[in-house]
Amino acid sequence: MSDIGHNSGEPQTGGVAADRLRSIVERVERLDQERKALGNDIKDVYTEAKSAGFDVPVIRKLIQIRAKDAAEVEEQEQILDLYRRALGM
Amino acid sequence: MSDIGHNSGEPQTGGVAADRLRSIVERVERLDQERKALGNDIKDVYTEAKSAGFDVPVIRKLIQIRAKDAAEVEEQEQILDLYRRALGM
Amino acid sequence: MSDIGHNSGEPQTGGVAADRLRSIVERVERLDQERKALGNDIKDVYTEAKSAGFDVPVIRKLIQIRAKDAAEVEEQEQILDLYRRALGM
Amino acid sequence: MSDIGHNSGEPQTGGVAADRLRSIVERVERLDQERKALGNDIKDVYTEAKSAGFDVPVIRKLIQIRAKDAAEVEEQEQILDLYRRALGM
DNA sequence: CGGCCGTCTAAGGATC
DNA sequence: GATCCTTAGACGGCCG
Repeated sequence: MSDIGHNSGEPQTGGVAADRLRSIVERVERLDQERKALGNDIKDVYTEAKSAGFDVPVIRKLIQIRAKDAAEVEEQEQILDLYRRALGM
Repeated sequence: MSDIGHNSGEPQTGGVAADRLRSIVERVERLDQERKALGNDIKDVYTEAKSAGFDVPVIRKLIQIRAKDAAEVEEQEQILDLYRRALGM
Repeated sequence: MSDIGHNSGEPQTGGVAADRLRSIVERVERLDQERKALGNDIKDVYTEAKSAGFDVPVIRKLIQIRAKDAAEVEEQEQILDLYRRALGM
Repeated sequence: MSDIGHNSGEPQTGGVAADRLRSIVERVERLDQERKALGNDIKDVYTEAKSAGFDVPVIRKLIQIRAKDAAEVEEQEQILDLYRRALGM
């Protein structure tokens, strides 16, 4: 038998599992809307940059490099932390 | 001569174009952080869904289909418009 | 050390890796030429269609829709398969 | 009245215009299939290149540069031809 | 870690 | 003929 979710004894229609599913779907859709909105905001900033005469792909590359650098700094700190714990500090 | 942005007469370092560029980069990075945070929130919801015994890929597909249906209504209207123009209406 | 391809011990110039690279580039360029030629052939057909009095954008849309319909049949089968697996069938 | 193609006096169904349209659609679809097949072939070559340890985006860039150079050579020859005709040669 | 999805770039078409 | 825009292909990130 294939029930929805874990509540094996619950009715499949109008039950708590259905409510739970609805909640999940709605929350994801809501979050995804906000996420898309931020994507549009970013696009707007790039449009503004282009209007100001900047080279947008170059700026994208620049931000990408900055993000990578930040990630590597993070990685270095994690390694440092590993060493510190290895040394009991 | 390769200047930054439109301000051809401005100094390349410390000028207004550099400030403008800095503003653009910082705004994009800020928005992108928020965007990534929302991505994590969505991931959390799916993790919760999985814990509740739901089939996550199926839920993803469900949400995808709901979004696509909305998009196709738009598309149909565009096609209808194309045909109307082809027929001189 | 930055070598070409996997052949860490090979000389960088005149080695087998260079030959391999040359082969790849030439094959891609050859295939791309044929691809561009087909694009021109398609363009010719549309030119003929226009000469015959047909509405080319509408024909393009028609072909696009036919392709999309075929793709959606595939997609539906994939979704069905997903659901079947989700239900353990 | 909106007829298909130029043959204003022909019947709209089963007429020569419908046959002509069908011919056009089928030829375009056929050519497009071959075009897509070549795209897949190219993709296969790149997959092979990747397996051999090459950096695929770099190879793409390389081919792009070569294509541009070829185009410029072509352009130079056209200009040369223009000059030759201008000089009656 | 290999494939898949969404996003970004770039090529091609429609429009003026 | 040039420009803008839309769409197909390539790249990066995410899931399985």
